[in-house]
Amino acid sequence: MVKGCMVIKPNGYAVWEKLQRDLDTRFKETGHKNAYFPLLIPMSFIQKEAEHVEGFSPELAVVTHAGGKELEEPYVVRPTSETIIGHYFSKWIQSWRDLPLLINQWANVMRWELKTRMFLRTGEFLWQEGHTAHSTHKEAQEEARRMLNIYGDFAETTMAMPVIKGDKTDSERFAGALKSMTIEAFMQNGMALQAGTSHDLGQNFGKAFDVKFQNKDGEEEFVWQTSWGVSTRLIGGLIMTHSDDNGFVVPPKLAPVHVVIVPIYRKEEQRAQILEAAERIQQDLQKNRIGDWPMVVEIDDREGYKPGNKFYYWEKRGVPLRLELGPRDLENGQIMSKARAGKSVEKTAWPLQGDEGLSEKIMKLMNDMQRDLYEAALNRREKMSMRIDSYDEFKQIYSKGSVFSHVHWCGDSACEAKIKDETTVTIRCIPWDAEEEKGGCIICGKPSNKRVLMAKAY
RNA sequence: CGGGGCGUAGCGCAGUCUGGUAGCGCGUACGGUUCGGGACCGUAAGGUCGGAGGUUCGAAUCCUCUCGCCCCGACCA
Repeated sequence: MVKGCMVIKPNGYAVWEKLQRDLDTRFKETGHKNAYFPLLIPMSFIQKEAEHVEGFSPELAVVTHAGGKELEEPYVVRPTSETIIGHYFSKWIQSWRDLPLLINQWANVMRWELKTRMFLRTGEFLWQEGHTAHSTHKEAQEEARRMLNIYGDFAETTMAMPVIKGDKTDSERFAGALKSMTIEAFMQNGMALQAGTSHDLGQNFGKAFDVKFQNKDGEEEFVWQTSWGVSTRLIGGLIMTHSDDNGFVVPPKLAPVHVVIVPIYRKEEQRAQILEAAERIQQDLQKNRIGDWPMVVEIDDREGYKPGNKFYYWEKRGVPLRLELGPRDLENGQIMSKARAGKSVEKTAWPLQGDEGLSEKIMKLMNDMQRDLYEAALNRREKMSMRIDSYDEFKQIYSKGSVFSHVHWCGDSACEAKIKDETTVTIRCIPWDAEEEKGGCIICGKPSNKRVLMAKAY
């Protein structure tokens, strides 16, 4: 097994498929079309944009031999596709009528990392990269901002993961971009996770790859481009946002399995009776839909395991709701329900017949859980967020771990670097919703008119 | 690449100092009894002790070399 590569087993991959479908729908709703570009990129392409090469060369995997011979020109395994897409855009675009060109690609990429971490930083990962070309800078800027907003909305409504939207500082900018924007998520240990980025590429790649169009006045101009991406890192974010001591917690909108029914019985005739009832409930519930997907209901009829063992098994996997069905329940016309997370986690008896059917109850519970998970995550973040105005206090707090801090910063990258060197804490973003406030840089004291978000980051 | 640690059953480990039949827990398979918060009994399968060389009557254990992995210090979604 190559270091940094990962296998995503079915349960995890099912989560990825749901993330993917949801995002893909959002991209298509905003006019983007999917396409696919090659895995291998000629080295010379990467070298065309100066800052891009410099940024990526330390983490490139390069193919030097193929077909039993050394290649004349090495190929890099794509770390991202701006260059090869720039190459094709220059062939596809001639006129302002060809713009905007709105392309997305679902692909794997490889970045040779020194330190890897499951889902959060892997050598190979799956992602989506949007690449667009526009006739004006303003339009490209709007596009980049629109896509970051889509990421933000997606993270909060589908993943139940609160994020802070903002601009990256120059030192954290994507190699080759004019400006990078980010959604920063809060992990339960106080660290930040860059969960998605969107870049205003300006004309940098247009110039490097000669992507020109003729405008309405008949003049040639370079296109204005954007790129934006989220990756399987989101699964890591999901895990580190919602999991608890009992294991994984999956928001209903992303759950591969929504409900598990654990049958409880002693005698053989009870078993038959209970499984029959469980199957009826299963069929009934599976008529529901959660988001774009049918509700998935599993019956755990494995023999040789006691119910308690099954409870722990499904909790570990994050299934939102467990239903227990035993002889006592059948007698009383009820079923026991136990939610995995949310405000109503107490085990409750639900009547099988009544004014409100089981389906309605469960759909309501799924909605509530989705909301509760978001609120709980937001509360955790708020509890570990603070304003800090003295560097001594800052160092003191971060010597013990990480929090989200809001501090004044003058905008000078030297002050930013000093903090990073001394504390490993970085500026995660300049939040869009930061309020105007007069203050002094935490390092040099020079004036600052708003606070930036700082944290240790994955 | 510098410092530290570890390679023994699918997983987690003991055994190494002081050489003498390769073990324990979990898991797995089969049979039985169980079943409302991690069941129990019985039986069984499963090992090039990371690799190579050496010392020895005898090496998981001692010596030499080697490979791999993990943690800590310099890059990044």
